[in-house]
This record gives sequence, structure tokens and C-alpha cells, in this order.
Amino acid sequence: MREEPGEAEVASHRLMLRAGMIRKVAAGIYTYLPLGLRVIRKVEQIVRDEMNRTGAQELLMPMVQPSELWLESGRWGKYGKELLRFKDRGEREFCLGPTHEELITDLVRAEVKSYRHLPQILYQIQTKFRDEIRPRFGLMRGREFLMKDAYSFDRDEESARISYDKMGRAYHRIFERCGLEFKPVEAESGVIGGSFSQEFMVLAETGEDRLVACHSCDYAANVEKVKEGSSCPRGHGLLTTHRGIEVGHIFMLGTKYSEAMKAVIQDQNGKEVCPVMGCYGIGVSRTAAAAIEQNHDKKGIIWPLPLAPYQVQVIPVNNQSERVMITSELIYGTLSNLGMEVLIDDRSERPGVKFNDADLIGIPYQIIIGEKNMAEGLVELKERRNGKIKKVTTDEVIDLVKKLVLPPSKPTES
RNA sequence: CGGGGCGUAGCGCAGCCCGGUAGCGCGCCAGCUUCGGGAGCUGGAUGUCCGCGGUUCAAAUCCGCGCGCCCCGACCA
Repeated sequence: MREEPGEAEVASHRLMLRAGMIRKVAAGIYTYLPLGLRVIRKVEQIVRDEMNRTGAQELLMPMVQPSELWLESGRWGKYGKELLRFKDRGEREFCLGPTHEELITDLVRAEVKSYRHLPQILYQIQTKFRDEIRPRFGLMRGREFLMKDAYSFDRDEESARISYDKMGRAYHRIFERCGLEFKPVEAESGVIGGSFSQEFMVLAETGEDRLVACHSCDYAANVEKVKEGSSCPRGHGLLTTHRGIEVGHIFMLGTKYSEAMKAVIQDQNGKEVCPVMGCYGIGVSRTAAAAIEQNHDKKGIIWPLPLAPYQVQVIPVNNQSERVMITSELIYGTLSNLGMEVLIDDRSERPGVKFNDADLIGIPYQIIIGEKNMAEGLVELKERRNGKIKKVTTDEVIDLVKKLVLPPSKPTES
């Protein structure tokens, strides 16, 4: 899409449309095109990895939920219009799941009877639907969106706190691995309820949320909670405001749902107690959008390597030249065989079109193969982020890219 | 839900005020030339003018009702 889409105002929305990553189906409802889906999958995989590493187990619950469970928790009446309700052919009431506390609690109360079976953390990566008053900014605030939601069940407060902290650390690793600049902040817990919560904010000028952060320590809070300009409650540092995009939120729920829905387990003394719950969300599709808000320039997207739809883009400048095409295919094949994700622009477009499109879709490394450099046995390696170009031989380019894209695996924290 | 705006070719828009049967740019198709930063020339295809109703000899244009979408605000894991 060459023209600026008229409907889009913010960078991520505009660039995702132009780069062919998403297309709108209705307000706040989008199709992920192949390029966009690849990015979504990248985020998902990082999330899944880190969730699994904490010992959490993946499951998948239905999007359609019966009213009974929501009546039990008391939220059928409280949730409001954001909850999209409908009836089936038998006039039974259902809703599209905006979150899954009711379903997971229903599952756990049926399956878990003893404290010996806890702690337990279950999660899913699934499409949610919230009939937002005002969906906006493309994937930033959609009505239908992809979310990772995890739920922890513990025998007591102390143990629950451990699960909560474990999730907090997993969230740090997730957003670090995504290559994003972020801050965890103290926040209100809203409709979900519960005792305390933290939001994970990706810092970006266009963010909808405001937060304050301390200069001298790592204290940060949502502006709902703390007045701007004041000094840090933990020490003497000064608080400054930032804008951010909420990509994750972790909650200590306590026994709100387990009590309401009568989920009970037996403790060491054979006494019935309600498990202490926590819930933990990550907006997967929103994270992709936030990555763009934080990483773009006038020409287009600048993907952080871990989220890029492809790692390397091979650009044969001229499709007519046999030498150029043979070398391009060779480089493409070699890198692919090394396990890299490579995109080759084999369209018969003019060079300018290819260069501009490459900068637009923002794959981190471009290998540009043209007649002039080929004559000296050279190709160009261009880094999208800073525009720097190196002229190297075809052998060298493989080696260089290998080092840039496939770094030696880092030791992992548990 | 309050306020503002928009809906005309695949996309971006003009035309509407002042009614006369639709146009520009990009894209698309064909041909020739071109080929390192969004090519040039020639020829071509494409429209329920958001929908319904009304006024009129005649409606994209005027009037009424509806629908969809965008932006601001209030709201929101």
C-alpha cells in the first residue's frame, strides 16, 4: 500500500496497514495477513517459552461461555456492555469470553481437590472479545485481540505470592526477549478485582497510559495512583512522567473467584479452604503494535530482531541479471539452510520500489545484490535500524549474518 | 454515551454549496523503452456515487430516515 491509509492515525496502525500485515474487517476486528501473523507467532512463542519455563501448563478454553458461570461469580450483572452476550437456538444465554476467570475456576474446582495438587499455573493463548466502547488504533485497542492469560492456584497467601512473583519475573524475561524497552508499574486492579497488581508498560510517546518513574530507583507507578512531580515514595528520587502502552498486567486475586464459585480444596488438616488465585495477562497482538510504536522511523517499521517476521531480506536489484539472480538464490538458500528466516524479493519491481518496501516492512537485515557490486564480487549488507551499509563478498555476508542473527545461545535463568 | 468528521473505481481523493447522468492521481491489464531509492510513452479495463424513501422532467449533488467507519472526550484486564 503506497498511499497513506486515511483511516489510520497512529504509527503502528498506519505502518501495519501499509506493510500488509493486517486488514480491517470491522471496527476493532482485523485479519492478520501472512507477514503480520509471523510477528504474532514470534510474540506467542516467546510467551509460551517463558510460561513453560515457570512450570505453567498450556491449555485452551472455549471463547463461548455460558451465562451460568458468570452469574455465579456475580459478573454477569457487573461486567456491562463490554461483555458481548447472545443466545443460542435454545434461548440459552452465552457471552464471548473477554477473560477466563470463571471458566478456569470451574475447571479447577472440578479437578483439584487437595492442597497436594497445588500450586498450579495454567495458561492459554487465545482470541478474546471485548465490545469496547471505542476501539481504536488498529491492534492497539481492538475488540477482538490475541491474549495470553494465565491463572495461578495456591494453597495459601504465602504460596500465592511466590506464584505471583514467579510470573512477574517471567514477564520481565518475556519483554526483554522481545527486545522492548518497558517498565513494570504499580496499578489499580479494576473490574478483575483482587488485592494488588502490576502493569507492564512498553515505553512509547504515543502510549495511551501515563506513568511516573523514579530517577534513582526502579519505582514506577501508573499515574492513576501517584501524583506527577512529587518525589519517590521509596526514597528521595524525583518522579518523571512517561507515556506507555500496557502490554501486560499481573493480578493477585485472592479468593474472590474461588469463594464466589465455591472452589474448595482440603488443606493439610483436612479442612476445606478456597485456593488463592492470581491472574496474568499479556496482550499478544498489542505487544506487536507496541513494538512498532517504539521502533519506527519515517520510512517504516524497524523490527527488533526477536519479533521480526523474517530476519533477513534478500534484494536482487535487477531480476533481469542472471548473475544477480543466481547469487541471490544462493545466499537465500544458504541462509535458509542455516536455519534463518529469509525473505527474498523476487518481484520484477524497480530497485527503488524494492528498497522502499524493504524499509517499510522493516526486516532487520537486508542483503542487496546488484550488478555493479557483483562485478567486483561484492554484495551489500544493510542494517535497517541505522541504515549502515557494508560491502562484502558473498562468503563474508553469510558469515556476518550468521553472527548477527544466530548468536550463541545464552545461559538461561530458571 | 456526548462532541466533531467522513462514506464517489482496488487505494488516496475531487465533484455536492449552485441538480443536467462521474473525474484526477496511484494501482491493475497490453505493448515498447527503462532498470541502485516509489520510471517514461502509447493503448485499455474498472463504479449498486453506503442503503432506503422523498422532491424533481432530471439526484453523487436537495430533504428525511437508517447503516458503517474515523478522530476527541468519558470508560476499560
